[in-house]
Amino acid sequence: MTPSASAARRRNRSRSRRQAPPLSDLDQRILSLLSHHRVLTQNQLAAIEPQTPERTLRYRCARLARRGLLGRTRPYRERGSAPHHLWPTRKGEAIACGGPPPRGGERQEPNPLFLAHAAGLSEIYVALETTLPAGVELARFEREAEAREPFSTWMKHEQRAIAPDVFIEIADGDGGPLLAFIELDMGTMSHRRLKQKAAGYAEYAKADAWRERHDFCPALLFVTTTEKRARAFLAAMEKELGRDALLLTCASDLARRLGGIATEERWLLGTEGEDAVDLLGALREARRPWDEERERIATERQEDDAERERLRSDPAALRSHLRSWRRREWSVDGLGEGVARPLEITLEGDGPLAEAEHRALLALGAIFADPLHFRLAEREPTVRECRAFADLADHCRAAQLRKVADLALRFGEGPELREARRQIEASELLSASDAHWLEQKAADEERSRAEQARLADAYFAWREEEARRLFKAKGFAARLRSDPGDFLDEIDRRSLRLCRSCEEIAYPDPKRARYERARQDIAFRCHFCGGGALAELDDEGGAH
DNA sequence: TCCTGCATGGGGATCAAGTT
DNA sequence: AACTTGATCCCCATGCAGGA
Repeated sequence: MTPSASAARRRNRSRSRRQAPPLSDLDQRILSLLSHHRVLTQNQLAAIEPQTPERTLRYRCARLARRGLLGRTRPYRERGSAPHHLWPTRKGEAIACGGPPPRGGERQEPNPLFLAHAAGLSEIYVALETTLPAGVELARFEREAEAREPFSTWMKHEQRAIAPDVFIEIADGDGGPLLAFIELDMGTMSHRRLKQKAAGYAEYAKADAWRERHDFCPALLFVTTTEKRARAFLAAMEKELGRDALLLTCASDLARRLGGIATEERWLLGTEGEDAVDLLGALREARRPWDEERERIATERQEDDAERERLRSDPAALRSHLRSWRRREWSVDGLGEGVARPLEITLEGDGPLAEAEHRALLALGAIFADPLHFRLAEREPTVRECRAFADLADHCRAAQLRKVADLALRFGEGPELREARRQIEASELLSASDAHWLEQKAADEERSRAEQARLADAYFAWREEEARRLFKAKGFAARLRSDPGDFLDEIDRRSLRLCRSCEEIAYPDPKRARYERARQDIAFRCHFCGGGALAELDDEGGAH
């Protein structure tokens, strides 16, 4: 370059210093990254901004530093030279955050320990952003105030807070989130400070404080410089917490090579000689209780769904299920008496289902929103379903009539069977229990009828006798005009009675009448129901 | 004016040969 | 044996020149 060209360049530069060009998008982005991460090395910035050439980033950073928007230094380093460590000046931060220009002086150059720690946290961020396997990515990376979690302790309800260096959430493909608190120790933390940290996290876990913000307790990742320190922290944590706690503490010695934080299998999960695992392995281990719980719930739901499906499609299964439930609640009443009673009768049955029962139970299954917990859907039955229920009612009616006919054949037809038949024919089905007792009642009536027949036989013999006695007691002329048979009706009307409820004829029972001091020649009790509400016979009514 | 590849150089560690 | 010195390596920044 000629001396005159060089002079021109210097002139240009001095002009641009007087009137700085507006900040480009890239400048803004750099400032915003710096104000978010506090400290970034030139390399970290390049890793976060892979779309911009490194050379360009260096150029921009140098320019921003000249304008006083960021500070930079190259701290001491054991090997080679350290890259620039960049931090936002107060002026630069005001621009990044859109706040008012700062008053007062600029901040001091950060002390080397802080610088190393802050750059280390940024290094963790870069490692998580760039080295996680495909399908797994960093979803949250929160620092300082954002990561702080206040809570009150378990026993004494004192206000405490954990303040991890970083809180991270990693989206683990379909497996859900992985959560962790990170504590970074660059080898500078005193033994006492380590113990304090462990105690704080133990309190947090014991108080179950994580339930406020997280589905499960995030892992505690302790990154330090040596395996010895890592094991010491694990031991301190175990002492504070006990082994059965939900907070999984993992420690590694990766603080000097943070780039390997996500890839190296250096994470220890316990103080005993267990193998070290990689970061995802450790985080998944922390999530395991939650995974198992979710798995259990899913299995349960699947089984319930299968059972619901079975109940909907298998009427016999639905029948036995409803039978076990029925004693507690029978809300099918909501479908009306005309549906509830036939269903109740169907549920009582044990044998194979009839076609009508089969179809009605299928319809009932379809109406249930949840047959397992006996919840009906909030809808009216369809026409088809109503048809199935009506068919079931017809089926039950026919079955009950058949049963009555059968009992009448076996035991003879008494008042109970008559009444039952009348009720069924009037479209009122017998309840399941009434139908159940009907056979017993028919058998009882058979005995009553035998008693009635015995009394009737005795009565007819006595009546012949009595008719002849009355005949003889008439005068000769009267005897010429009649015969003993003419007195039978009169005797019947005097002695026989009709039971008002059974509509059966009651015959006199001399033995019982003697015992009860009643007239021996007049019926006073029904043999079937034992009732005394008897009516006299009208003119047409007579004994057989 | 901005961006970028290339050459160069700086700060520091390491190592081997030379010196005391 | 202890110290010094020069070569070399590592890691990174910076200056220059040319292109967009």
